Amino acid sequence: MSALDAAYEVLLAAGKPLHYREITQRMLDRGLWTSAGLTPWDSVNARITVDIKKNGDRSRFYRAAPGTFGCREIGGHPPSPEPDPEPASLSFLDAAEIVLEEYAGGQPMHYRDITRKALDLHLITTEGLTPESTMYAGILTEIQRQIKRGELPRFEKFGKGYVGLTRWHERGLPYQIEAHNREVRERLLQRIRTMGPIAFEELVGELLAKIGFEDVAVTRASGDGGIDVRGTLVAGDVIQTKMAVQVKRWKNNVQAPVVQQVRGSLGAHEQGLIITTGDFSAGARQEAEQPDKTPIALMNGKQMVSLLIEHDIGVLRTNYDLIDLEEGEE
DNA sequence: CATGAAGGCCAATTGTGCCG
DNA sequence: CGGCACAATTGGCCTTCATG
Repeated sequence: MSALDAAYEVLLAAGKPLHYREITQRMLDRGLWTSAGLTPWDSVNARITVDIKKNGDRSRFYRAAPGTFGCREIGGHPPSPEPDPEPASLSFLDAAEIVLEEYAGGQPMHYRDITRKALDLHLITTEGLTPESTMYAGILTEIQRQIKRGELPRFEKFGKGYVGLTRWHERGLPYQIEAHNREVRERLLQRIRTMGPIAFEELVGELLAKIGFEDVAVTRASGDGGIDVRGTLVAGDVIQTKMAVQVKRWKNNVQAPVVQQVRGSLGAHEQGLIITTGDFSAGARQEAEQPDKTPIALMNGKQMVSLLIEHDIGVLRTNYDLIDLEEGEE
């Protein structure tokens, strides 16, 4: 029984409006509904609120007072009061993980077999007509999402509907992909450090544009207190901040004096940003955070590589979402 | 077998009003 | 004010199902 049906039944039986916490309590007491959530009353409140908002006068419910809901009697006969106490049910994906762990013996299983096993073991309950499809769609969706996020998925697709766990083979493909991507990050950083000044400038310009800079103006070489780029950082079309960017293609740490120098070169109402291919010394970080002075934003080589990859600059995404170096750069 | 839209559900976030 | 409790809304994930 859905939460709404259960709530409706409780209200019919009560014959008067009740607060949603009271409704929830009665629903649970009578076993009309169970919740896996931590705050079931919030769920009930949300369900009824949304229903009223969506259906207006046609809703079975109405708001009698803030947080208090009543029901309209429709058709006279109350819904059948058959409580159906259900065992706690795992999510399909958690169930699949358990089945694979316990019963697959390290071999990929077909999703239909996984689903049947999960149902047999009562790990999951469903009212749907095609639990197998649900299971497989869920698994594939999760794999994709994790890959997109650059995380290691739980499940591995073997094709033809067969699915396994990635943890079965810690040296397997996904781990190799991880290692590969890590290595590419290294190499991308290397390439940035060694590429020609012009190519580097373009790369930084592209990156700044992608993360929200507008009106990017590259300051001609030197003589400007070291400021390389001036631009406007736009957030949500509303907030605009003038930024002065100093780029240091250094292998060694950027030291505190550089931070001071940049701060000294800022125009009125300008914020400062220092980008380096290396990193910052502790002193530099401290100087950048000085509470009584204009804060200076710092981006080190690692962060820069992450942003480049995130925005697909200088890298190619292969069909398997391998991150690889772009050819012909430099 | 694979994909995507639609809708349900939950928890987190945001809004509101009250009280000291 | 600002801290608190409660209410309302939102965002993200899950499930289902129709369709390539």
